[in-house]
Amino acid sequence: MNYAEFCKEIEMEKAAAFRNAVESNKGSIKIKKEKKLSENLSRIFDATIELANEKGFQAMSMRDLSSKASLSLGALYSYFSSKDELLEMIQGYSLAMVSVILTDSIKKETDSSKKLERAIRTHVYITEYMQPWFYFSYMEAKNMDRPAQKRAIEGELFTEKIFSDIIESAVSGKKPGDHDPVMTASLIKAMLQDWYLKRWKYRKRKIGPDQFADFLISFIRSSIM
Amino acid sequence: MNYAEFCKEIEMEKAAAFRNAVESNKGSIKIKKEKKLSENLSRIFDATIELANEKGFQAMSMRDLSSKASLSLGALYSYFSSKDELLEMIQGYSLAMVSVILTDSIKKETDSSKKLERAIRTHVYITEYMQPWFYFSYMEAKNMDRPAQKRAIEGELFTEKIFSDIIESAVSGKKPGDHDPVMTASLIKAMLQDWYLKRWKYRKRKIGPDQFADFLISFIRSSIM
DNA sequence: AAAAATATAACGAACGTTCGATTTTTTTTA
DNA sequence: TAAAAAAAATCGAACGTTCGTTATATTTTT
Repeated sequence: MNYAEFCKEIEMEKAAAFRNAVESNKGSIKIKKEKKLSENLSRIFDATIELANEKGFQAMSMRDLSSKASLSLGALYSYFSSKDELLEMIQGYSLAMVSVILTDSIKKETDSSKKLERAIRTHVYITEYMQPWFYFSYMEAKNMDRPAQKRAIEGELFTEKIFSDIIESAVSGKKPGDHDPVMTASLIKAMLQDWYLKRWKYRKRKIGPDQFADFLISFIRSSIM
Repeated sequence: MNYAEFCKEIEMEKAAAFRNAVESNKGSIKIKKEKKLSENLSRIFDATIELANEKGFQAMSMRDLSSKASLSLGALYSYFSSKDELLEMIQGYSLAMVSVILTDSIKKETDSSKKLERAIRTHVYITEYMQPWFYFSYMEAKNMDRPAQKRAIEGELFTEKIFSDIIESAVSGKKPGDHDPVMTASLIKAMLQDWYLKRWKYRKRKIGPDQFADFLISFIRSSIM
C-alpha cells in the first residue's frame, strides 16, 4: 500500500463520515433538502477550516465565513445554530474518520509487526489526506466546551491504545521490560502528529507521505525490536 | 544531572532572560521605576499565560487580564502598547530561554553521545520548568503577526539544528546512510514537544521529567546506534 | 511639590445572532 | 404545460454586547 492507492479507497468512507456528521446534528439544521444541505454545508466546512487555520477559529468572524462560503449571515444559521456548534460538527467529523479508517485498516494484517507497520502508515496517510482538518481539531481543542474537549482526549487515547496493544503483542517475549508499550505508543503518536502539525517543514524539505511513513517505520522498528 | 539539580541552577538565567525581554521592549513601556516594572510585568505575564492556556489568547479579554493581574485597564497599558505586543514580549522571553539554556548546556560535554543525551535531558527540564510558557508559544504562534511567526519558526529550526549536528557527528562512520540526521532530529523534536503539549497525559500516568527523559534517551539511543 | 502610577468612564468598532422581508425552488392546480 | 400556490432558502439590516484602547482625573510615591 502507498499513498496513491490509499486515496482511491478513501472517497467512499469520507462521504459516509460526512453523512454521519450531518445526521448527528440534524436537530439544529433547518435545511430540508438533502442536496442543498450537503453541497452548502461541505462548502461551509471547507471555508471554516481554511479561515481557522489561517487566523484561528476565534478570530474568524461569521462575516469572514459568510463571504468565503458565499452565503449570507442569515443563511449560515440555517446550517448550524451557533459558531460553537459548527466547531463541534467539524471535530466530530475528523474524529470519526481517523478511528474508523484505522480500525478497519489493521484488520487486514495478522502478524503483529505488520500490523504496527500498517497502523503507522495508515495514520500518516489519513492525516495527509485531511491535513487541514486534523490541524484544526488539534489547535482548536482547547477552545471547545468541556464535552467536546473530553471527546478530543478520548480520541487521542483511543488511537494510542491501538498502538500500545499492537506493540504489547509484538514485543512480548522478545525484550521483556525493556520498553513500556504505553510510553512507546505515546511517542509514536507524537511523531505521527508532527506530520500534520508541521507541514511547512516537511514541504520545504520535499518529504512526502510515503517517505515520511517509511522513515518513521524504520525508526520505530529499530528502536523496539 | 537530574531535574531537582537543574532547577537550582536555572533561577539566575531566568531572571536574566526576563530583564532582556523588558529591555528589548523598553520603547513602549511607560513605567520608570525598575522595581515596579519587574514586579507588575511578571505578574501580568503570569496572568496572561494562565488565562491564555485556559481559553486562548484571543478569547482572553483585557478585562479578564485586568482582574487577574490586579491592575486597572488603564494601568495595563503602561506596561505595553497593545495586546499583540504583550503576546510578542512573552514569545521573545521563552524563545530566548530555550536557546540560551540549550546552547550553554551542551558545551559541558565533549563526547557526541553524551552531548545528545544532555541536550535531550536539558530540553525536557527547561520545558518542564516553564511548561505553560512553551505551551503558550506553541499554541498561539499562528495568531501572531508575520515577523513573530517567522521568529517562532526560526526558533524551532534552531533547536532542531542543534540536535541534527550532534547526531551527524555521533553516527558518522557507524551506520552510514542508514538514518538521515535531519529527519531524526525532527522526530526527536516532536517527541520533546509532546512533553509540554500533553501534560495532562503524563500527569495522569504519573510520569515525571526524569522518567520521561530517561525513557526518551533510551528510545532514541537504541534507534540510531 | 513634583513625578509616577493607577483608576474610571467612555469611545467607536466589531462581534455573534436574530428577524421579517424577499427571492428561489418545488409542488399543486387548471 | 403554464400559471398559481406553497414551501424552502436566502438576504441584509438591526440588536444588544463586548471588545481593545484612550483621555482625563485621582491617588500614591518620591
